Amino acid sequence: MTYDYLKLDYNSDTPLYQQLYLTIKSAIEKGHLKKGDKLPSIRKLAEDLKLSCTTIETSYQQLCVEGYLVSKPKRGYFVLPNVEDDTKPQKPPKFEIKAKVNNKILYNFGSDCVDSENIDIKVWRRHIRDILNRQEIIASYGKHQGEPELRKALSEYSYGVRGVVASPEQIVIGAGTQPLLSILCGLLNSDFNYAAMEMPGFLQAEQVFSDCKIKVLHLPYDECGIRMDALKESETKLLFISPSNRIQTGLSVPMNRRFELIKWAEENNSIIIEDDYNGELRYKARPIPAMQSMGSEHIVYIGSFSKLLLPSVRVGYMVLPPKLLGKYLKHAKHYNQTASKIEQLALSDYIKSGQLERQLRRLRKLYSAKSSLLIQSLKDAFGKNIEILLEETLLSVILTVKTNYSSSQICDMAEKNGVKIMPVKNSDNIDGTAKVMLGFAGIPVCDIKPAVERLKKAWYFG
Amino acid sequence: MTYDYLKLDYNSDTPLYQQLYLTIKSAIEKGHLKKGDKLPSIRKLAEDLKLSCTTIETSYQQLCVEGYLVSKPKRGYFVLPNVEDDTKPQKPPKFEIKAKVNNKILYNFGSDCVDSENIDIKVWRRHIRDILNRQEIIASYGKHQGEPELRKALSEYSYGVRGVVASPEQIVIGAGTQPLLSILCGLLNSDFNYAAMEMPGFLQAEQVFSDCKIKVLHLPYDECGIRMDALKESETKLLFISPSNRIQTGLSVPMNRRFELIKWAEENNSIIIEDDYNGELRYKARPIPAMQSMGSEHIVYIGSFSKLLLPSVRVGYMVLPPKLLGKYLKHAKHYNQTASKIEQLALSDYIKSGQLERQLRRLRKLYSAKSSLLIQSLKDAFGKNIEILLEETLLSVILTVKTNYSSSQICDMAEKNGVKIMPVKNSDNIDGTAKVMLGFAGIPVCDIKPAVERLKKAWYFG
DNA sequence: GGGTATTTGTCCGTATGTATG
DNA sequence: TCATACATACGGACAAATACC
Repeated sequence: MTYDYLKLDYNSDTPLYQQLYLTIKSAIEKGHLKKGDKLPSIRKLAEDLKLSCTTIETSYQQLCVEGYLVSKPKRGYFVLPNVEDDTKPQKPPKFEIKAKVNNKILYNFGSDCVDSENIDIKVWRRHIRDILNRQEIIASYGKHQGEPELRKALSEYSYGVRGVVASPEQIVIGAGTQPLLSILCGLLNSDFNYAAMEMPGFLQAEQVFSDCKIKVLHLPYDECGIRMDALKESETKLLFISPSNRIQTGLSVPMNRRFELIKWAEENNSIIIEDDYNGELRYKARPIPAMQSMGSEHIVYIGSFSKLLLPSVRVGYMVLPPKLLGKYLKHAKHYNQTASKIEQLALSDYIKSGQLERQLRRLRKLYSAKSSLLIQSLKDAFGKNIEILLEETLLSVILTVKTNYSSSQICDMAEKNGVKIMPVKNSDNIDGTAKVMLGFAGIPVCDIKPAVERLKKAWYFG
Repeated sequence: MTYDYLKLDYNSDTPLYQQLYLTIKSAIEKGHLKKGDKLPSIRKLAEDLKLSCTTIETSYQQLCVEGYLVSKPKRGYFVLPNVEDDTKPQKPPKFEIKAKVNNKILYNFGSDCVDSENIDIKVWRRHIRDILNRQEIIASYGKHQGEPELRKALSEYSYGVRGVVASPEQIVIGAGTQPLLSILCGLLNSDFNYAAMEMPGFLQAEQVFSDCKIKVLHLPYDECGIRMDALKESETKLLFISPSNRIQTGLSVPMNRRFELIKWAEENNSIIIEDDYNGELRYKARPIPAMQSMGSEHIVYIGSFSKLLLPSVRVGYMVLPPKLLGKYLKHAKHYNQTASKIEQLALSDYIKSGQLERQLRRLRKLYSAKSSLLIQSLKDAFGKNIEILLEETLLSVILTVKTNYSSSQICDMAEKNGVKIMPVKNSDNIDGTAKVMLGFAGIPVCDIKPAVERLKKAWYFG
């Protein structure tokens, strides 16, 4: 630890070593420096404070004489126990008392986890390692728009997997969806005062909009997505949607609604932000390509990898249509890249070597199996007391439970028994049922049955 | 050994140094002190005899002049010693490997590079590797506010190095200054419509403000920073400054102006965003602590590591005052962490193990040496044709060049000859001089002289 | 586990400003 | 004004302990 902060007054009448002595003395007396603490070495402090060694030494020695410090030759100066410490019985060592959680979560169906066992960490680690060994890479700044290699890889990957048509020049990298949205809001800034979303929307996106003073409009929706009449009525010119994996329901927007939306955007000269969250992951049915692939120049595509790769890797990308790209390039230098350069390049190699698509295939199978198993387990355990809303979802299952309690109440009951599940918002118990959501991405296959059993116990015998 | 036997008469008319001189002289003549004997050091004797060092020194020097003693620097005084040759073998100067040469730019004095040779990449790589080996880390999401370990480490580090008073709870991590500013703008959002900056300001920050629809006001400044009268007149309630390393000039804001600014903020209920860019790097003078250390609750401190660690590592942090912290915590879940979890944890260990402070010391020395060398080289090469505006800067030197061309013209001339330098804005050639800036962070020591030579060639013979 | 580079307390001679007669 | 004496501060050299590889 350095002590640059020690404020010394060069013009003061009290000499520097005296000031230093007093400061340290008070630090010891106030307990900022405790018994046994090592003081900064004379040299370090001298360098930090731009003083001579001797000055520091004089202060230290004065403190030694007065019994505050001991000097252990060639090892350092240490704080001695003061008188109070001697008289008082030795304090017991500090216990870091963690607030013990009464009900430990055994099975977490919260949606923000990923089942770690089934991800090949070794391969990722190897890629990172390879990048780290290239000194010229980590010693230089990253490109503002993102590493060219990665943009090229993403251009090919997103076309192959999602049909996204994007040249590397159109792709902007960022540390997840939010920083990309921030930039996007800047580009749209002057022309757009409102953003429409499904209600309830994606909170992280709403936050960015509201931070950029773009007002969020929650529009009503039906089972196909946002309602066209409401959209047209709203007179907004900006729409944010996740057509592949709608918030709350996990449903996707069907083709005909997609056409309607695009038609709306082109007629209205509007912008649609397509957040392709989990777009790659469809598995039971044929994957629906991204809306961006339908060729409209009114769509900004945003993709990310949190559920696909490792949750700790925060790299996302957006594809700007030509008009916005021109605007972006004018200000590109004003945005520093947010994603880690190393992770960008590792991801680039990971994609180029085909690992990501291999991983994708593996995950599709895995999640498919998990989904089936979970649904079957639920049916076996609860029979007609539950109804599975939609089987064709992505990483979560939505249940309608026959109960007199509210959604949040039955979630609490589950949590007390070690199973964390999420209530579905705006689904108050009216008709003797409550809706809850079980995200299974983070539950290992072998845990699914026991988790369901425990849930049953919680609700019926808890 | 004590030397009490040297009995001195404090009340005598003969001065103490004279008495001492005589005593030693007679001791030598009488053979009590023999050839080659080492005399007690000035300090020891001064302490034993309760005299000042100078008194002893005077005696010794008189004896030296008279040929009784000889002084071997840093070793001691000796009686009639054999004249030994102090042939200290001169260490050969370390040669640093030349950096890779770019196609056109041979010497880049642009300010966005860091001299890669002098950064210990091995250590960083090892830290990253250690983190990668901990599976449970990379398989889970990062905390919204940043990893707790890193926040704790930063809390201690920033206190030690910059005097910043921040509990880990107050610290928010992000992938550089911009994402942090985005969040901050969101927190300030409704109450602040204008942000004041020095003109010309920090473009990356301006971009964020304007994206968040906070209008940027460029206020006039003097040599101490932004002008107080202009600030008060502007009626803005938000100020963005880099007090340690002001844009363009590289100067720092002196103490009295800092007090004025804080007083202004407190009276006006305003917020000062303190971008402590390169705050750690002061080296020729004593480091000025961060403004945040002065205890105001109206300051948001922002720190980063791009010039300190590796440019490719994008991790920054901000310290929120209690009032803003409460606001932030309400929305914390709506902001995903932007900085890489792995790099966060590696940095945390890097700080905890003291590597960062070691690196800091190394860089202070290195940059100090580079600065001196560059200034000397420039003076040697150009003599009176240039004037170095301020020698106490951080990573750049500002020159006033006697020329009929404009700043940008002489920069172009330099660039055509392979030397990239930057014009100082708003310094059009009026009085037969032009101002340019040379950022030397990215130039290896061994390149400095050749670069200056080439610059001379470009300007006078190009 | 052993050799090497760094860090560390310690000590060195020296320089400066100031008070006193 | 000058010699004397002091307090303060500087920067470097040394050898032991330590950390690193």
